[in-house]
Amino acid sequence: MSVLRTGVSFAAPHPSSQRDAGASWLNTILKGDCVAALEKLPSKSVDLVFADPPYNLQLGSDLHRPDQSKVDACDDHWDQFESFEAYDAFTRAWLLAVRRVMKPDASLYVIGSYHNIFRVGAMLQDLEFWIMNDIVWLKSNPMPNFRGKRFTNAHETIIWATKSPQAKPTFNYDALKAFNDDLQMRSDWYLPLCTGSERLKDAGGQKVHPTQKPEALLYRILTASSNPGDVVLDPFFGTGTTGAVAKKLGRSYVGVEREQDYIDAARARLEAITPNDPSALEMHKGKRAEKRIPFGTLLETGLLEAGTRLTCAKGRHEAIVRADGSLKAGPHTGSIHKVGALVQGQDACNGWTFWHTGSGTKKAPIDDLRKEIRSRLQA
Amino acid sequence: MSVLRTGVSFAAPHPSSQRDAGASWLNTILKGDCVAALEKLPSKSVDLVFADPPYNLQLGSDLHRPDQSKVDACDDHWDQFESFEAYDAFTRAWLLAVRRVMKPDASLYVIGSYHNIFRVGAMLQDLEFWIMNDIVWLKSNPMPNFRGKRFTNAHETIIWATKSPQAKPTFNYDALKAFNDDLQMRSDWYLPLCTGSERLKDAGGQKVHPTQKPEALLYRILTASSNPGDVVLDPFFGTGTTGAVAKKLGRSYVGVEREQDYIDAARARLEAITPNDPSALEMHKGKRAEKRIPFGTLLETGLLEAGTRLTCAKGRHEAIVRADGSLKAGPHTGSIHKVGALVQGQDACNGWTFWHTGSGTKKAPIDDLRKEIRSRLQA
DNA sequence: CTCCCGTCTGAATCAAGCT
DNA sequence: GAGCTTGATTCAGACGGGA
Repeated sequence: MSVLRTGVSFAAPHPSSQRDAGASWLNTILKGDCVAALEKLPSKSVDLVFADPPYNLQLGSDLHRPDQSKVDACDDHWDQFESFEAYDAFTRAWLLAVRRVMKPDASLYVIGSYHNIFRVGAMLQDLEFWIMNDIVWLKSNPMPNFRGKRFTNAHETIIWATKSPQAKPTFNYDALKAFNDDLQMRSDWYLPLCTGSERLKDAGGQKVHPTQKPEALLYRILTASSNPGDVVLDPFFGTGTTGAVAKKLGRSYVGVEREQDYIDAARARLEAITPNDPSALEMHKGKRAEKRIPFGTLLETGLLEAGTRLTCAKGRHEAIVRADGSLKAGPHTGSIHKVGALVQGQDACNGWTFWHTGSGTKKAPIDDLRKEIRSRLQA
Repeated sequence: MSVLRTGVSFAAPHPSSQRDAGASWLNTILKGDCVAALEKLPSKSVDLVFADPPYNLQLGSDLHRPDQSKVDACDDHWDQFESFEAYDAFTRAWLLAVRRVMKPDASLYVIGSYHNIFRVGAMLQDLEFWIMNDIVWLKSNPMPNFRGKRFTNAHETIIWATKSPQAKPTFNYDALKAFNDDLQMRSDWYLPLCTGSERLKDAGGQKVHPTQKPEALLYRILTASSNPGDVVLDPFFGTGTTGAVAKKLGRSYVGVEREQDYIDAARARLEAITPNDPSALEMHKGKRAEKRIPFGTLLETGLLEAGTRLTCAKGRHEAIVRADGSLKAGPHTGSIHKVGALVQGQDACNGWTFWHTGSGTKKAPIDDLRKEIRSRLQA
């Protein structure tokens, strides 16, 4: 649930610190096992969860490139599970812990590969989460398949889910569409791996975390499913990519992490970040966010007069405006929407874009008159 | 196991008819339930399985496009299951039946969407299949999300598995690499839907099957994981796309299908096919080459920061970049293109060339930043 | 003949607010 | 909470007709 809906102010860079001044866990990293640490959070307290759980990679012997160099694979102890049953039990436990702290309309994003994502997805469904989308992160620069025995594993899968089918999660549709050059955002995201200066390295030049995610991935998830001031939880915080993007975008974060090395790296990273200016963080909203203007207002303000003849775009249908704000088209009377639907023999119709004033080249939808009213109201 | 390895000749268009002259089930469609029908096949008899099981879509009420036309959804009885438990039991049964008839080194490909693929994948692992890859079919022309409530569901997932980790499945690595302009074939395949003349229609012009797959998809799978003369099984044969591609490519097929209408359509389709039709050999060269870069990518990658001031070439108009990828110029907000049009009072505008960063002699169109991204993605 | 424009359609878990 | 009203919402590609 966004601050916009609850009516709480979000002028400050970190508005959540105002709203939840008493919540000491905000913008912190909790050290420990994810299930145990999450017990410290109140139930229904986070708006968005991003989880990058262990992938349960079942690597055999070492892998070498054609030039005999050894591939630095992810063979950390935290990625090892004895069996699918053990992995399922682990998955079930952290999903239930996360579920408790999610607000009713919160979103959960989980990323994984074919080693674990099917088990995670099935468990989500078993626990009665509701899947909204699966998203594929297409890697522009994946690791090639050196042995030529499989397809280059060039993607990972992200599942977007809510707590129930009834949830109304934040989805900044209009912002994403503007972001994507006025096309709907699709379920396939083409993004590079986390490399170069973004990749955290230790003093010896070794990568700090084997599977650090690119900030661009989190940027898109937070833009899609959160608003400024929201609380974002990452139960497998690692080196803090989720926190870094949350801070940049004016969201609050909570991280859970077991390894002290990762926590240290994440703290240093987070301290160095300057949040974006709040004015740049406003989300682009489409028509849905605009104030409703009743059709009758056009008559009251004199923009339209009773008795005016309206037509559809092609002139096939016409109707007369009546002083009470209703339309009459032959035997049909009612609202602009109802009469628009009736004359077309359809169930529904948006009267604002269906009905037009004027004729020939001067024909214009009555929605233009509504826009005129809106601009007057702003001034 | 391929004929190449077993040394069997494959000169004839239907070499399998020589090898298995006594196998009456080759190149036929078995009518009936998939589990029962597969009992008629000997164990360890097929080289490749492609399965397109019911997705268990769980659709609610009708869906209409913005123009009020009704979406012709897949609401057939065979796609309905009472519960996840029922779907799991169904999945387990057909997977076991398929497992029995697979040769030890055979490959299994299963396609699905987020509604079912996680359950299928988890069941595959539970039954000790070994996953080689998951592959995403990116649809060039998916159905949009009409209500603007989710990401456009623009892909389906295909799992490639073998019977065990020890299996040595056919994988025509070099053929695929040549096929893909000397690049390794990746796990993301960009292909159009099955439409136009390829889509089977009945006398009334209605689609015969609600979910007919494109031949290009099967073409790629058969090319990757089978050799001429191999036996390809499709336990959910539908209107016979698998059989059609198998016949064209000189493989033998076996199909199982319950619905007589689909069987009739598939028989007619298969009879009309001449093997080795080169027209089916063409691969769809997608937009991969000319990758579209959304404006928001500049923000995600940090090339442009939220709050940056953009101007037109002459400095007459200016706008502020917001973190969600939209612009704000006075009262106008929206995409770079929309806001560019609005400030000029025009209908359309190419925001990439209209908006500039910097000032004076350092002024440069944001298109330069896009070029920078493109060169990074290529590297 | 080509080009342009209108129409149709595809595996889809697709509304929100007020009375 | 049920019921009614308002009115927001689509991309690529195939195809057919007319200029």
